[in-house]
Amino acid sequence: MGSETRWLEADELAAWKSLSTLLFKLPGVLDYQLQRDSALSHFEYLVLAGLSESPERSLRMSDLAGFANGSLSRLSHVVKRLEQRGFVSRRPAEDDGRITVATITDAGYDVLVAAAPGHVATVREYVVDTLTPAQLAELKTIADQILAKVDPDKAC
Amino acid sequence: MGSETRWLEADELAAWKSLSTLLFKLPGVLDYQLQRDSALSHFEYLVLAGLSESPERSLRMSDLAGFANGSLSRLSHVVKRLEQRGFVSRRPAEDDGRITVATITDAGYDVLVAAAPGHVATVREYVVDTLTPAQLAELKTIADQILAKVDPDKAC
DNA sequence: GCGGGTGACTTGAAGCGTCAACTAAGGCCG
DNA sequence: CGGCCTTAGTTGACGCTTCAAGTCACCCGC
Repeated sequence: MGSETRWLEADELAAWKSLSTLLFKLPGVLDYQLQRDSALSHFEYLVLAGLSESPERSLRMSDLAGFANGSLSRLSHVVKRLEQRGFVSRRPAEDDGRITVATITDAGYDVLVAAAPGHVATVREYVVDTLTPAQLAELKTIADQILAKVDPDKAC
Repeated sequence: MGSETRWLEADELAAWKSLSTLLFKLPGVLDYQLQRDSALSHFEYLVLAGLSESPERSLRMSDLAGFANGSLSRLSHVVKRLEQRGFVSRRPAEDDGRITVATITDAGYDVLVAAAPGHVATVREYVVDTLTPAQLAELKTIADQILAKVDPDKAC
């Protein structure tokens, strides 16, 4: 198809490999810590965190899915499991029966509060405190540039 | 539990959120393109690529797992499926019966060669060509620093 | 040269994510 | 107000990853 492939130069390849490895390993580390210390996946943590920061500690499913960077389907499964564990409750919105509003329960809030310090410490240990403030700022710029390509709509 | 939690500052949090979102979304984009155009997952692609670059187009399972950043168990399942599809073959090493050597077949090599341009183009589109050379270099430095924390052994 | 330990995988079961239906409520338009 | 499209969410099946257990092969000491 069309033009010749522009293969990666040595330095481009090296950078890509480093990023690629990071993409594989970092999620694993974060999940591992949360799972071990709080029996939560990173995604479940984000769901609980999202709810806890919202007014009424509630959010409609679609908004929560966006916040946690997951599909609606994935969220639906996860919320069902969290509900079975007693961490979240669900009910239809009064004004629109199609909408489901999820709310974090007191038990869920307790779990989140217990999990947060360890999670933040892990993020600090592996990412934030490993980099200089300038590097962290640059990382944000870089990540945002890539994300703008990945999903152009949601760009700020 | 010792000291007070050091929560993230606003700018630290913003940077972390950007990275976190990147961690969620980039793998999806890469997997999607490979799956759609070549019926391969990113991991399967890495496995084939690793084999194709090695002497005799072969590698022992452990080394291949390291190359592709996956567990031995995961690799074993994936190689079994690739073998069923005719892209890879396996045999025990002559000098040590515990070791399994995987080899990419001609059919597998063809698939890889067909998949490579599209994959490289995707990597360029979303990452390499989105950043300046300086940013790319900085990204490599940053990723390597984090990786050094994540798994200190494998550091260069 | 044989029993116990270690190394290198392989396997099976369990859990999670994705995709493609499916359900059900709202809105619209004649 | 009755059909039809759209929106929001749920569900089930399938595939993949993980984790724990299992299988051989090699090695070491006695």
